[in-house]
Amino acid sequence: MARVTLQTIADRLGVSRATVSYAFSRPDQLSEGLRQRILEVADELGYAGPNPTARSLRLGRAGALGLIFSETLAYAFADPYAIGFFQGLATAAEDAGVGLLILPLPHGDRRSETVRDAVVDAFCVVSLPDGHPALAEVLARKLPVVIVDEPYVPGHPFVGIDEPAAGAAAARHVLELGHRRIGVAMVGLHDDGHTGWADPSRQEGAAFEAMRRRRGGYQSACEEAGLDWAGVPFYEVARNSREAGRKAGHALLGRSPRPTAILTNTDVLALGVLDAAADLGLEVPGELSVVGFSDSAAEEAGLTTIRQAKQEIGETAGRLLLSGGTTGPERLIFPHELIVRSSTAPPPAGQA
Amino acid sequence: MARVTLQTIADRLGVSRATVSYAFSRPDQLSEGLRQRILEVADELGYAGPNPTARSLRLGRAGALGLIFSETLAYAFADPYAIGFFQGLATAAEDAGVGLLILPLPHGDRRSETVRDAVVDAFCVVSLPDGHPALAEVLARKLPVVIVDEPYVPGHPFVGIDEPAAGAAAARHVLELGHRRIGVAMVGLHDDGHTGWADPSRQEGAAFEAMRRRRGGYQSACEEAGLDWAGVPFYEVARNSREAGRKAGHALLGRSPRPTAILTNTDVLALGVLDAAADLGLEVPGELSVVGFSDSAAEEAGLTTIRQAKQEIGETAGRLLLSGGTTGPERLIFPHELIVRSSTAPPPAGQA
DNA sequence: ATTAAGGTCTTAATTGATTAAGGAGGGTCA
DNA sequence: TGACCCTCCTTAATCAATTAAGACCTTAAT
Repeated sequence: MARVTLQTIADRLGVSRATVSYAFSRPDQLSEGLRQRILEVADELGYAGPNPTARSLRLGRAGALGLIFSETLAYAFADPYAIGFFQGLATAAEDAGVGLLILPLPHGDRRSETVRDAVVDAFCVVSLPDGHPALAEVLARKLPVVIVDEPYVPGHPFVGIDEPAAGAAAARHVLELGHRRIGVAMVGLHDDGHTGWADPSRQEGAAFEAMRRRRGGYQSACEEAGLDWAGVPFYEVARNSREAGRKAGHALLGRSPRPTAILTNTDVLALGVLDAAADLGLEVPGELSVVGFSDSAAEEAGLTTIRQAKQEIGETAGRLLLSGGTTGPERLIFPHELIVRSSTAPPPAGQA
Repeated sequence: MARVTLQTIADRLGVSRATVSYAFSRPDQLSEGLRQRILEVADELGYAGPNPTARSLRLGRAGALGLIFSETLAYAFADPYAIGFFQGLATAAEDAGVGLLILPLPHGDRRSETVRDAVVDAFCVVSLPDGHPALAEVLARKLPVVIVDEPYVPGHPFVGIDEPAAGAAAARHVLELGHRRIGVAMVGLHDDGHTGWADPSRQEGAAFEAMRRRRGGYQSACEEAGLDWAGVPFYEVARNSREAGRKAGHALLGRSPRPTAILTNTDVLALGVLDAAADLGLEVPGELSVVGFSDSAAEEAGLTTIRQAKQEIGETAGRLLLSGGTTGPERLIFPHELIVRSSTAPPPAGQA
């Protein structure tokens, strides 16, 4: 069974290919009778309709938005913040009637052709670490690009939040409550799978710009309050999971003196820290305050967190891309908001 | 700035277009010197690399898998079961180095061109209601198709679970515990946005085959146990949200006599029912047993549920599609498993 | 009768690549 | 000297459509 194309149908009916094309795409260009016969024959021959690739080539539009994510997709889908963002992006894509092409980036060094070969009209890049080869590949395509969260690339529109300010807001909250013994648990600083303590130089060398800057916010708030940052225990984990958070929690809470407040850069991690506190029989917020980030999984647990407009960020990125224009403002910084719930309180008496 | 193509570069260097193509795709076909010059000129002219659409047309492969989902994407991403499935599918796509093209289906009656125009090698159809026009559009494309969960289309591979058996297992569990006053809360039966009581005829007329069959499992287990199905209060909700579950819970628990067990067809709904029970000060499982479905959000809440292999289902669907073959078995039925946790127990004394 | 206007279909250029087959030129070996 | 083989590049067919412009015929208005 050879392939059925417009030409096959045209030959069968003794008409030109153009006529058949019109039968599908512009009914007004030919008589209703012929059109019906064409559609009939098409059906008879099992024609699958005008080939979308050829159509796309001719028309110069792909009808899809490329989405690049540094993580494994399975991992990305497990992250509530990412899901919120996807929802926003998907809404924009839906409204515009275009598809969302999710491009996998193999974790190993196996060179990926997926970016090079992606049939898309524009790219949305989310949270790529500094120097990730996929970014170069995206830029080489010379299509419209919007970058979300990180990295910042001059000349390309950026959508995200004011990371240093948001980080500082989280830290300031516990500092203002009177905490002095603060611990930090963060994920997504490096791409190397390391889990364990991170000294300031490793912290500052983080590959992910947004997290690096968020952490900078923690530090500057602490220093403003007169704390010595070098004395702040900092635990880094490789995966954004509740289990990893619990591990970080145990590491931090096992120190002496024990921190009275722990800052985390995701809600999921914060939930894990709460688990660790429960393991140790510590009361939250009585004996320990915990702050999350993103307000993505925080409400039910009563977690104090920084809310960021996930969906709006996704939707804005999508609309920016779909409005064809790289003509708007270069950076769209969305507001963040400290949401105080029941996981933070002043430190136990005599411990401030 | 006109478009830069292979030809532009060829003209500039006085070589043939083929030569330039080889420079990109088959370095062994030309001298290293010329190749370098070509790449240099390409760079100079701002060439974005071989056009993926043209490439795709010539090579006859799109490098992407189309994913069709009846819900709004934003809604799909909010469903833990769907996310698990996505993770599996994404893993398969990732391994094969192809993208995942998520196709939106406009909710209104605005005819969608997205399926017709999707540049993909195969389609994965998930949970479409009977007679949904998108299914016809997918089949018209004559590409490999795998259908997940519903609807069953003879001649096309199907991946899912044994719905009637799984539904029956859930029902039998509470029946065997001794419950006689059972209530049911279900979502995803119809596409019409209805929330409220559903009589048996509406139940049986459900547009979504999988849910219809799952419900059939509830019914047959109840009838086996000698219950009159017409007497089983059945509340249907339009959205799979915790809030909707709570609403259903209140409706069911407001009846007299009050049910001692509630079956739900998603964990999210079950969580909402638990909320309703808490609102009413009912003890679970002492005064009320609740069963979820999917084991997607059940563990932390201690919910008894039916586990289905979400990720494996997704991964299998993906591999089936990517192995190019419609040659395997026609139906792949994955096992389900009753997971008993702490939301079910025998009914209060004297109420069985 | 002449001109214009419609309606219906065809011609042919265009979209941007890939790749089998072939040719030119040079080197090696008998 | 010719046969043979390389290497490097070109020719030309191919993938499957879209669409402006033109050809041809019929009908209507002047």
